[in-house]
Amino acid sequence: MNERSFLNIRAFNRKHMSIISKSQIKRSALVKATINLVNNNGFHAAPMSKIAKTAGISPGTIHLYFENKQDMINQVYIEVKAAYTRFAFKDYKASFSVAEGFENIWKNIAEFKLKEVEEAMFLSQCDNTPMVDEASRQEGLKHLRPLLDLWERGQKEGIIKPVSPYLLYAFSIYPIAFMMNTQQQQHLKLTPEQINEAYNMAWNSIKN
Amino acid sequence: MNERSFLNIRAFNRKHMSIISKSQIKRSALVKATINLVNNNGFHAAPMSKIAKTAGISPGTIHLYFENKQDMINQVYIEVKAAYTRFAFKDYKASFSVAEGFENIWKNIAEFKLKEVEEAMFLSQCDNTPMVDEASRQEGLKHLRPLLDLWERGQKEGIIKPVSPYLLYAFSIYPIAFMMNTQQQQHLKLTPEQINEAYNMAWNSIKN
DNA sequence: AAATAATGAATGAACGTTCATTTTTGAACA
DNA sequence: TGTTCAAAAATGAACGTTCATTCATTATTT
Repeated sequence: MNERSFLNIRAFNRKHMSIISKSQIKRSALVKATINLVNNNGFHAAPMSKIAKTAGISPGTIHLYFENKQDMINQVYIEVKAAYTRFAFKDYKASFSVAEGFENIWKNIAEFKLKEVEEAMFLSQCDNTPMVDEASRQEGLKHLRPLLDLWERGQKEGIIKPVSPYLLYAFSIYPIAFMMNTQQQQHLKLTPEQINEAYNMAWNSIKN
Repeated sequence: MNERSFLNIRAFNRKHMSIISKSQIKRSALVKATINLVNNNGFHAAPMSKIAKTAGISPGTIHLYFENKQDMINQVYIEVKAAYTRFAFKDYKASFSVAEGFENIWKNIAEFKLKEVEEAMFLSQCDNTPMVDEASRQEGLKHLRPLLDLWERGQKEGIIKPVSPYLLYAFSIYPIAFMMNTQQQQHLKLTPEQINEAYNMAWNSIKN
């Protein structure tokens, strides 16, 4: 075991103890503070001292939860990405038709990106900069499988355009991030009608 | 005049002298180095000293061209954004039909994003972080007018979906940035056929 | 009272910026 | 063409600040 083994024990406890420990509270306060400060000032202007202060924690304490700043960013990224994909596939059933399944997933993602703005903005920043390392980026990508499988099925059924999944993602899912950005910068809130219009645009771009 | 007036004189010379001055060479070396280092390491890991070294220039010299690091980033952003929009509208004529005009602009933007990868990646990073200040962001947005006008015309003609221009942008232009990202990360090059498929997806999402 | 968690002042490295000094430039003159 | 010299440009060591990280000490929990 390496010098981080005690952290793993803590992680073990977090997973298998049903009580919410104090350390869990502090950790999630740190995660929240990190997301908040990185969103508002960028990674380069989110010093550990400020993150600690925002979380109501001493600077030194951060290093009980994370090895260093880079490790913290990586872990936060992976956690938020996991929450994002979990949300994306909630209520999803493999028995859905391709069209049903896609609408379900798309609207979940839209709901996440337009409502959990803090998390979504953080992800957008991480995905467009060298902030997080390649390994964490790969890790974050894992949980998207069900969507890729759905598209593959759709292509076999002749419902979905026979193009690279990257293109499908680029034209149907990725635009939601832009919608979130403008909604945030323009201080407006998209109406359900607008979201439905957006969904139709997404579907029109990938349907055969 | 403020303490930067001598810079303005330099800027005047740059604009009105046909010779390429040495200072112009150094400035553009700085701009190139900035783009390169920010792309590879992010803003927070692109120190002035490294930028200077990459540009073959002494650290102190940077401040003859830019007030400070923030000013440098802002200026580089505005310049690259201007180059981007200039490229986007090359060969564009107001006499084009809406469909012709859109295809022209879309393919220009795709060409820029997929070939001038360094510049495009830099823009993508700036557009998704608080790296550049709000004023510079607004400045960079100015030159997109012709596309918005085209869409408005298309909507009057009933060719383009009657939705917010932000949605039109999100689903037709923004995806190109994702295409660039994956092309870069996957070390592959999109074929002309794939680009055409992508264009069709863009058009399908915004056409009525 | 032993074990665990948290503290925060201290440390050293790294950064952006400054400015006294050196180098380069180019117009004027021989 | 070659020389001079004041102005302009460039240099890079030095400065003050900020940052991530450490660890001896204190507080809390069990």
